[in-house]
Amino acid sequence: EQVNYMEWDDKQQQQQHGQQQEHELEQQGGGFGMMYVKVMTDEQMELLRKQISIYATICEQLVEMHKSITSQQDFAGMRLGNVYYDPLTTSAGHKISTRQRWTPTPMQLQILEHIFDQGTGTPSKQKIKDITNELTQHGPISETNVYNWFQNRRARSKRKQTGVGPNNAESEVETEVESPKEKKAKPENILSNENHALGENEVCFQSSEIGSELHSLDQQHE
Amino acid sequence: EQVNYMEWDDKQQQQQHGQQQEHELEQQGGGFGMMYVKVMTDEQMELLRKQISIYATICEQLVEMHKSITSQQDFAGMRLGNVYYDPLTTSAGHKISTRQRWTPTPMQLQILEHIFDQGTGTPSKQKIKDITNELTQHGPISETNVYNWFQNRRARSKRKQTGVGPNNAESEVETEVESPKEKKAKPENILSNENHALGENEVCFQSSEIGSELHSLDQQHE
DNA sequence: GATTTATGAATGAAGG
DNA sequence: CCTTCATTCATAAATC
Repeated sequence: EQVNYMEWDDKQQQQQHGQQQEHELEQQGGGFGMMYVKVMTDEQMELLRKQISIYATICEQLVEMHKSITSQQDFAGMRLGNVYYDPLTTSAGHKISTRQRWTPTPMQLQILEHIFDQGTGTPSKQKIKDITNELTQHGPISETNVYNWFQNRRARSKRKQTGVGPNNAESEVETEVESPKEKKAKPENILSNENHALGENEVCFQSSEIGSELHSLDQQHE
Repeated sequence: EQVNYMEWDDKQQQQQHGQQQEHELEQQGGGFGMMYVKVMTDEQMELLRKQISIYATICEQLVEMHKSITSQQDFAGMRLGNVYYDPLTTSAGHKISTRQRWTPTPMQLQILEHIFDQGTGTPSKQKIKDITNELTQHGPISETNVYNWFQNRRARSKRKQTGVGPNNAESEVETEVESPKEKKAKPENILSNENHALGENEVCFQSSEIGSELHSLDQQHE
């Protein structure tokens, strides 16, 4: 026999012969008892099985999603990670992609640079407000933008001096043994990622099935 | 070819033998094939990610535990992916670290957010210890990390309302853009938005339910 | 139009 | 607690 275990094949998982007894851990995991010891009640098993089954479904969805994304570039224009706008206007090709991140206008940049050069290393809050207010005349901008700009400007300015030396290849590339074309083309391994989770990949999907699945599961939980 | 799917991070993968389970999600192409190219708000995306991460974590935990009990059961396709103890820095010797600063795992984040939302403003020392202890089960973490996280979380949360927060300027454009900064306001039930994605289904396992479920599983494990 | 670079933004940690 | 710094991520812009 065997203990209850998850069958990852979510279609035919009813193969196991696990008994329905409630022998809660007679022995803890330590002993590697590879026999009839259950670590979970059947109830738990069932729940978890469903959860995982659902997860599998989600994974599949993600895979589908990914395929679609990678095959259709235009879709990528939707800015998966930062969608702030309408769903319409997609269709053919171009969407009035809203600027999802601020980009200083030449004028703004010039002014910012100028202020930066003044040596005013620390733009106070009030200062930021003023600057922002002024720059607003030259385009959309927020205080945060200004704040970030100075932060970044300074940090990078500083790094330039130290990090990049004349003959100092400080590059943090230790994986130099790579095919020139192989690069780091964003390993779209959506389903496996850094933190033993799905990571931060931007993936969107939609499925009422999953929704309801989860929902029912949730209820069952009580 | 097989679809991508979760790769179980594990340190003791060497003992995997046969018993490959590559067939997980292969089939099942059925009714889920269609993916609706969605439109979700940032908040929804963020939540979705978390949700999925939670599933991933659950699965991982399950596998972990299960393997402790039955050493015969190893899930194929395992590859290390844990970022925390990274083994590189071999050849060249450049660039040793890959991660110098703590990054909360999805599970940790979820828990932290949950605690944060409890309104318990300032976690006391003891509270921090407890939290840290709990979170340790989900990845490397220290009390300082927890402390800092709460500090930052609060500061950030507060800054949204006042000064240097985003949209403080009187942007005359884009009025239909909701502030993307409002991210982690409340992990609870954000996905249930009738207009989008998962519909009105309550898809959130966010809270303690799964958490405690996992936790108890862990305890059994030990 | 696929890659690479520059840079806006997010966030963990440190200082005060 | 509040401010600042450092590092990292994502992506608009630039480049080939």
